[in-house]
Amino acid sequence: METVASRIYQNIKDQIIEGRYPPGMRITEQNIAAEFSSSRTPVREALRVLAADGFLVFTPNSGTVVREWVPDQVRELFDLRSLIESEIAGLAAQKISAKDIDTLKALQDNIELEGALATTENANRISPINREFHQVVAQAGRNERLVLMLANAIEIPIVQQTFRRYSEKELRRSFSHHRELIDALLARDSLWAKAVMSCHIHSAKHVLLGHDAVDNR
Amino acid sequence: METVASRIYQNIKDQIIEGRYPPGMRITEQNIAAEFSSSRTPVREALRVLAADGFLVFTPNSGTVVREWVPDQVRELFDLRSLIESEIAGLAAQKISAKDIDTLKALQDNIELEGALATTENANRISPINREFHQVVAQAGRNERLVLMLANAIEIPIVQQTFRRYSEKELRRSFSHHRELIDALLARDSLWAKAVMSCHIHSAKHVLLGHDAVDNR
DNA sequence: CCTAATCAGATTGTGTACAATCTGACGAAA
DNA sequence: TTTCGTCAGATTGTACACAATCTGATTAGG
Repeated sequence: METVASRIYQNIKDQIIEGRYPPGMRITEQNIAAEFSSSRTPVREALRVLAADGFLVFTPNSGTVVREWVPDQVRELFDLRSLIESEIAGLAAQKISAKDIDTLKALQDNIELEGALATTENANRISPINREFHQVVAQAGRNERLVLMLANAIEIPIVQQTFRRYSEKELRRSFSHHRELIDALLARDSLWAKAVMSCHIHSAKHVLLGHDAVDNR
Repeated sequence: METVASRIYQNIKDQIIEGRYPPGMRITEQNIAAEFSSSRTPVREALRVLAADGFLVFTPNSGTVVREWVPDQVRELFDLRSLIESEIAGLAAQKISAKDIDTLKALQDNIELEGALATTENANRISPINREFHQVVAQAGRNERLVLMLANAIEIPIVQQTFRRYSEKELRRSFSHHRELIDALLARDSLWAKAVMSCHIHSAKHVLLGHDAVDNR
């Protein structure tokens, strides 16, 4: 069954991930309650959980705002994501089925079909397919906790909108990573798969932060 | 300032970490509310956040119970912990101050003083010092997100009570790991520090799960 | 012009009431 | 005996009311 609180939770989460509730935006309980024709009680519960998830920042007696990201935090996030998603790729290389590999090939065919050129429109079409690609790899690793952790690290606007920032060259590099990952999985080579995934994530990090901002002291 | 909800949150969390609320125990809102002489409202908020943190399992319309751990989940948890805490140790080797290294030495002196023999009493005295030892290493890595992630992975009873299960031999091995880690940090050798920490965690995993139960397919 | 005190409105914190739902026991029917 | 339906009690879900606190603007004083 579905409670009002859980519907509100999911809705606000989606709004944040898709960027319609921008970072820094103030969330007031009454506004949300009015939007859902509910009382403030379920809204509060949803907001607390979203704050625990890291989507919102909550200050007692003051209120709730959508979380903002400073460059240092983005860097930390991508380094963590690289650590986790590389590990997952390594596991996937040992465990993935032939069927899943075929799925990955098909998804990547699709991505390249939609993304011949690096336009914003194409980026919006690619994004969900790309997300699915990474999801298939994650599931193939068969480690629930890593998958959860990863979800935590990628369900934020800046990650989901990575493609919008890609230049032609960066887009083609991303495609090349996906193809190489598929080959590594086919070869059942954990270390190769890990390395490719690591490249893939760090490369994305640099696109988002710009070359100067990234400094792995 | 401190809200009632936040006090309840912290209290229940502590009860769970210290094992006084055992896995599987049912948590009813009214009982907690009565215990704190509050209404159910702040209790509910605390419970939702604790569920989001993974301490409780919440089922709509049914209720809340303290999370239980099956061996497979413990294995996944320790593998994740190894991944994260090794990374942290590697960072710490690059960034730790001489003062922090001295602190680690002092803490380890204390641990070995209190833990000459592997008795339950000694284990209870060692546990908090050991926790502080790992905390100092974590802080030295200067990566907030990794520290948060790690906290998430070790704030559960089974991890906190590791020492109670150590035999004499295992206890001495744990001490030896700590000493070796200090040397690796002193030598500013990231790879060495990572490797030592990895040993330390995996070794603990085997103590908790028993040799037969661990199978890293 | 700047700083600090003040105050009204807005917003959050908590208590209480009642509706919705679940749980477990009991009893009837196969 | 087993299975199913029923029902009372317990528990959770939500609405609403009021208290506590904060925010921002306004004003008094320097």
